Amino acid sequence: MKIATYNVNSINARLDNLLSWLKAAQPDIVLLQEIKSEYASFPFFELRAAGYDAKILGQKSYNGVAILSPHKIRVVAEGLPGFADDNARYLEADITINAQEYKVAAVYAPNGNPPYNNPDDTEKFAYKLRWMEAFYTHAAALLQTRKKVILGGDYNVILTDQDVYDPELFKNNALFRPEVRSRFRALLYQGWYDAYRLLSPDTVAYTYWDYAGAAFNADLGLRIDYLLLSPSAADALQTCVVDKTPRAAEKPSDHTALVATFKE
DNA sequence: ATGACGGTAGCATACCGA
Repeated sequence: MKIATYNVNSINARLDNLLSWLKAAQPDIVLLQEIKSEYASFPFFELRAAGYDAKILGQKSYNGVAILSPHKIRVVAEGLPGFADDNARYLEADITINAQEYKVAAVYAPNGNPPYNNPDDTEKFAYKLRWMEAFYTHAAALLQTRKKVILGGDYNVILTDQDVYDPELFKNNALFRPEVRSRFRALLYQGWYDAYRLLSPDTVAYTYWDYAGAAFNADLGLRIDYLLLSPSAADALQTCVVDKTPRAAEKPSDHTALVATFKE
């Protein structure tokens, strides 16, 4: 079973890029973030033609998450349970592949930085922390199911100094602040496994590079996209790699795909 | 320290992002 998480930064702006990548990579499940599309403008037809069914939690202009698969997608949660949210950031589904059931979620955590025109505004950061608390609570309930659970997405968290090209530059950034890193670490202590780090403890690898300048070519990036695995999913993990193909292609997202495979 | 760059809404420029 092959699963990927990919922040596409608009599904419609990224459609050719995404379809090319799907054809080449042939994942069984794709967890998408920032589709920036509501239901009526989502490219269901084009994805169906490429062999993928889609379930979405859409929103106009901002945010939005989706799950793609050639297999039947049974949605079990639209939005983070127990957290009233104006933003479309969480979609959870059950998918059975070769008689093995997987519980998966597409996750788009808040950025948390203040607006450029109001650097003293702490509202977005407070919202990020509240969202992470609610995510922690729901994650605990998911672990109790003892199922193979894969929570993939853009968590907007730089976990360690190893996960950013210049830690000093980001020390006051909402993605790197101690409160945010400790809340993400709490998920690991709760019992979740960071699929990439599980198999590559010492490798520097990024999943996001700013559009500006030579960030991608100079590899000035951040690791902020993760596949979090429940213990039984971690047991079955075979590979986890950053696929830089879509980021290197024409008209890319600023993120790239993180891909994992599991034995059946 | 600042901005670059890109997407959406919608038609000039504001907002969002990480």
